[in-house]
Amino acid sequence: MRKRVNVLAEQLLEALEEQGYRSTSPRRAVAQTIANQEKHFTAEDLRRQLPSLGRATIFRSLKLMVETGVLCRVLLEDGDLHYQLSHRGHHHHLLCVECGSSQDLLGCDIEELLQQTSASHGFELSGHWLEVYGRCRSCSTSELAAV
Amino acid sequence: MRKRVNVLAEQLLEALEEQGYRSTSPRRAVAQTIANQEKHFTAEDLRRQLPSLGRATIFRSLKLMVETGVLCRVLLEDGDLHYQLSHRGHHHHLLCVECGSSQDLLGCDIEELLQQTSASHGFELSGHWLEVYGRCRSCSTSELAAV
DNA sequence: TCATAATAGATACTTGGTCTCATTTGGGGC
DNA sequence: GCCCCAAATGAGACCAAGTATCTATTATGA
Repeated sequence: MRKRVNVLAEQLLEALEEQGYRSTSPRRAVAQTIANQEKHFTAEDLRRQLPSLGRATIFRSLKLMVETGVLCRVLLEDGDLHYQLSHRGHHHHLLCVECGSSQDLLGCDIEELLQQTSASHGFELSGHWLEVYGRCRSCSTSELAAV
Repeated sequence: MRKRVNVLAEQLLEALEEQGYRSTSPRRAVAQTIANQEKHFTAEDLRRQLPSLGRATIFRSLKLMVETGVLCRVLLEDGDLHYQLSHRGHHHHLLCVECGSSQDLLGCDIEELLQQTSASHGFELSGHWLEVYGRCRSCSTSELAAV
């Protein structure tokens, strides 16, 4: 696992370097820490885990990673926005409201449906934002076990 | 139009009263102002239009109205959350990125689609959040005219 | 190895929102 | 119509998330 995390951290940095951003030690620290997160997180979470880094640096790194596409923002049910690793490109999340884990929503043909519905409202569609909330397999089975 | 707005403001207040909340003069002012908005707005917008009200009061009223369901929150493309009148119940918005107008998305059978897709991921669906962005009919036709 | 553009860190500021607490007020009971 | 008191208000401190500004540091490529 340790290894996996390091590989991941390296990928984050590489993505930045590909865009011409330097690989600095604060950025390495941020990348490493992000790679360690088990669920979506806030800038504040990182800051607690990286007390020696400047606050602005953390925000700047996050912003950069979001722009680069290696990080994405997820909308929680209450309207809070958190960060999370992104597997690039447009996609949606299944967010577990219990453990906070998230999986990417695959094979969801929502685009076409939206396209049609928008058109019927005289609306020229340009984008959308979708988050799906519920309970992941392991949370719902463990609930059954507990009852 | 003036009349329409007043009726609307009254409906907002009535919804609060139904829940046992008092009809106070600050709340009347907030309801009136909200009824006047032409598009989604922020707490700050209200505050500018109601400089005599306490900031906390405005936030409290907004919160109450969201809880009561007469107001809902819309997520803008950049992640900003604004407020807007709600036609109660779960629904989605078609948000015009140009003029900021919004229409409710009708006849969108997304629930079923999500239900199926979630299940295939072992996910027990409990809710979702969807916003659709694009350009409304009048914005896209006026663009054509301008070209 | 050195110059310099990019980056970092400190810190002030902004925005959206909550908390506390002392004061005011709406509205039900008499 | 007046009284009471819970509910609501307003002021202001506080908080979280993020941006802006400025000076000091550092990564890289010539």
